[in-house]
Amino acid sequence: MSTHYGARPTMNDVAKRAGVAPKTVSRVVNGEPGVSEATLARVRAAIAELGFRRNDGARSLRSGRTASIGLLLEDIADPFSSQLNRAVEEAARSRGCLVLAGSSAEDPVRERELALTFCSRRVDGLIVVPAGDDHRYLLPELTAGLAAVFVDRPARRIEADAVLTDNVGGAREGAAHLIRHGHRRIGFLGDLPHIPTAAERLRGYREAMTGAGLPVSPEWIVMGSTGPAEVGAAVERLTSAQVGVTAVLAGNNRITVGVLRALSAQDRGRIAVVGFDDLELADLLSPGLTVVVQDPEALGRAAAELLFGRLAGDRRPPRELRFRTRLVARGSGEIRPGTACG
Amino acid sequence: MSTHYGARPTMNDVAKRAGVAPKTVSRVVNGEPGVSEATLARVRAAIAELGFRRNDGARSLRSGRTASIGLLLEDIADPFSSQLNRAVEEAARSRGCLVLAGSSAEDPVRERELALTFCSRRVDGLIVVPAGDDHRYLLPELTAGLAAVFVDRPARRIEADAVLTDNVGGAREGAAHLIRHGHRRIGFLGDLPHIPTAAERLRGYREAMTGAGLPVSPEWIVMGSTGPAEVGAAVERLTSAQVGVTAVLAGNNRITVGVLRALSAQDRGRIAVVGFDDLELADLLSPGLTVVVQDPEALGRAAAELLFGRLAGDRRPPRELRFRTRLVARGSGEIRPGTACG
DNA sequence: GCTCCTCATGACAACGTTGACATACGCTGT
DNA sequence: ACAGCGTATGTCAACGTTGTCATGAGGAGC
Repeated sequence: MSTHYGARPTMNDVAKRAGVAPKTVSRVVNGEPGVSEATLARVRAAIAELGFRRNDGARSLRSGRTASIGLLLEDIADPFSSQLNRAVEEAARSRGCLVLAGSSAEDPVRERELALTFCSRRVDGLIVVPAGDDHRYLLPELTAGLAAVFVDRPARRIEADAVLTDNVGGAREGAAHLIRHGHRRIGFLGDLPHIPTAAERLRGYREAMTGAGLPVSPEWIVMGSTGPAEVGAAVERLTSAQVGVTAVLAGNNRITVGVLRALSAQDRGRIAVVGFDDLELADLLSPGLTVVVQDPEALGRAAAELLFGRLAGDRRPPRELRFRTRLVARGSGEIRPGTACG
Repeated sequence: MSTHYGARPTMNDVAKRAGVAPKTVSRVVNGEPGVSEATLARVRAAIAELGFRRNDGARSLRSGRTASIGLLLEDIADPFSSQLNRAVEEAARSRGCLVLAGSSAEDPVRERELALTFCSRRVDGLIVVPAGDDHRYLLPELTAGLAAVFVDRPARRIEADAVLTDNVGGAREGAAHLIRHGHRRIGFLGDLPHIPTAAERLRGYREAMTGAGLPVSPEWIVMGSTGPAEVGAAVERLTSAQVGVTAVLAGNNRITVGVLRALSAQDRGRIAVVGFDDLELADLLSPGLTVVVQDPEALGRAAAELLFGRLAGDRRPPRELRFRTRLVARGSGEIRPGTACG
């Protein structure tokens, strides 16, 4: 194998061993034509004997392409993020490209750090689920040729491609579903209001209500932290006799789980629920959980397509793709106000 | 900003602009001491004006360290993998290290390709949830100084650190729980038998049965594909009057979901279930799902600790860490045979 | 006024690879 | 026999950074 611990053989070592020039080794390693069978065999043998492996760092220093893209997520472990991640990975893989993924943890500072770290690694492109509200820090990189696509939320203060979910429409549909089933006092539980998707979903909820000629009490709306304790307290208040909502639209995954936990702790079954984002097992609950689903894989695929298009030379003006949501009715949204239910 | 499209400024450009040598720019960029206040300011200004960003590829070519590790998972989007991923990411982040993650999709060929791709990128270390059963392809890399830690399943045919779950003990405990609640005819549904974890869990099940003096009929054991259709069919058979198991131990996450779906489609509630791996919402089902949980975050953290220890120079012989499981009783495992239940 | 030392800075080469270009060989056609 | 060509191979420099060593200016100590 190699000479001694920690010493990796280089093309030079292989070249000496095979009695050829380094350039010839390069040709063999990269499958370039114009190498005779005999030389090919000798070089291959030398490569195997030494355990040589091309140093891609040096390669991309010379060639200017790293064949890697950066993926900036909210939280890698979150189902939305990880499904997106997989779709992007798959698209990248089919193009011989590697994905560097990282979590911003919803922290703009961390988002920026991570994005710039990726830039230092000279990723060819960046796919970002943004946490911050100012992406001008990317301007020098974009000028230098970086391609960037934003997902789930648009870029702020710069122009860039974006792949989004129709949050307004989705929330409108979710609320409309509850209204259709006889509810007039519907609560909305959303994420922090400065998050664009949260604001859009709130808007969809309002549109559905006013569109149906229903009033909206400020008491019915709680925007804030999505921790279990906070959501539990909010549910408690919304369903109290004082406020008295008969249905709840939950603005995202974590909130939905919080709502279900809180309701199951009390006399669940009287309150109708529609959640935003699907949950594994949602169909096995009783009643099944009615949800408005987005399609993270489609978002990821689309973002990757867009990005690789840019990398292939697409110079058209930035585009904004918007994906529709789908309502999946499973029972929890069909509970009628005042109906008792097992 | 930069001169023209696609041209990234280098340390040389910054140096010229600031009227210093490249090495001085390097010192500034890396926060090395021995630069006067005046020069520091001039260099910083030049960096800002040009939008300079250090090229980490060139840096690691020179220094020999990439400050990145590779993480090879079964499927990035799977909860087990993505939780592991996050724990590893966190550990890496705190050490200024980046994570390259990829999915093998349980395919040994793909595992090998991806692992070797990571090696070409000269990752400092590798954390692998192995799919294949021969890891000798890593030998040249290990000789050359690569650090590797295996997770969930041990390395095969090479000696390497491993961080594992006590699968035998976990399955034993799960089965014992069912036995304790009066079951004598207990089915086991597991993954493909050549997967080490699947085999270990089967062994745990057998140990619990024989330990309790109970016979095990081959009909009660189904090892195979974890697709919903296959699992559904298996459940159908196990619970038929012919075979007549009164309880099922599900060998992993996907199987548990399949089992629950199949049971809810028939007269659910009569069959007791214990699952391996937790599921979000498991506590909201009725009855709540009793599970044997592993701790993917702990595995990830431990693997990262071990790896960074190696990178820091730990030369002790390979270690094998084994993590205990925990039984979380929520109701589905407490159903007694022959008991009707709402 | 001299040595000696510190501190700021610079010169240079090397990391491993590849693109551009050069060379050497054998062959074809006349 | 010689121009002309194609094929196999080699030479060289450059990608952007940093480790090693050298240099020069200024200050302290005698």
